[in-house]
Amino acid sequence: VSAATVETLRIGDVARAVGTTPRTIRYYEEIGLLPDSTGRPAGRHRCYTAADVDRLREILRLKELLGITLEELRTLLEAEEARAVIRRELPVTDDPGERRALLEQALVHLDRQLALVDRRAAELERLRADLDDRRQRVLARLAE
Amino acid sequence: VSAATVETLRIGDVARAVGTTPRTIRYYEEIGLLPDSTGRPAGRHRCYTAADVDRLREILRLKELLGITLEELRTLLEAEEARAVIRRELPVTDDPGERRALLEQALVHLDRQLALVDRRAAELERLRADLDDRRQRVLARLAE
DNA sequence: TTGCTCCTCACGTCACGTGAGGTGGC
DNA sequence: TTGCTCCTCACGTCACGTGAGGTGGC
Repeated sequence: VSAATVETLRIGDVARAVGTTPRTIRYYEEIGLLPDSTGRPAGRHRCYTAADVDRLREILRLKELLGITLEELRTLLEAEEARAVIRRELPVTDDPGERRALLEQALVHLDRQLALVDRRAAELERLRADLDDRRQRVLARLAE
Repeated sequence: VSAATVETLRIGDVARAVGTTPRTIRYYEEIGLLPDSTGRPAGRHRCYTAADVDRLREILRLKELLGITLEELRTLLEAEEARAVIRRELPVTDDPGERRALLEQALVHLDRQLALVDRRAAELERLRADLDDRRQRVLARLAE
């Protein structure tokens, strides 16, 4: 193992790291939510990088907390993918107009995700308030 | 329609009121999550009360926002069911010891639900913070 | 009577879970 | 070489969606 070897992970390592199963990762690849690991011969092991782990963790977090379908998630992630492209292209782009356009697009995508998070948070708060309300009433009756 | 007639709703009315489908309501009845509408002859229409609507709305809210399986939800709802029993029995119970026991049980159930809500809310907040953080960075680069 | 909603099968779908049988890499 | 994890089908499951064909109630 030379020092130049890229640190590569196997599917089980990735699954454990993000708290899911190999089957889920393969399924996401199958439906095109995750890239195909291009260049992998059929039957050979998939391999992943630390960046892949981060990306998958993000995907699962959005899915879990927003409760959306994988199809809706795909739409949201095209944005995510676009932001990855932006990060790759920004350093090599000197045209200030183009830089600005890329960054503003990134802002739009982030704001879309934040809007969904805000709605969820508001619904959760209402639920918490209702439960707290009932709790107070039970406490009041206990105090009698 | 006499004034004494109990206001009764059909499955489509209930579905529309809570934002779901008749199929979902039938499925929940099928797996025992909702009571069987005992006494309904096969083939006859199901009918519901305003209380049924409230209960279903609560069920769907917990499922949606907590992202749990119907099996886990059933466990949580046995508590809910127990609380319904408590509300029915409390008025007819004079024994102060029994009253206290029933109310304390209600508290335990509410606290269990609140704990789940709190965990979810914390996770959502972390997600929001991460997204906000990225947003700030994009804004900073735009300001250059 | 005409519409509309309801009923009960029953098969389809989404997002995976779970073996079955076989190959790959430390 | 021995284990372990990986691979690819492929069928099972959970939580419903979606007709198919028929009956019920304002």
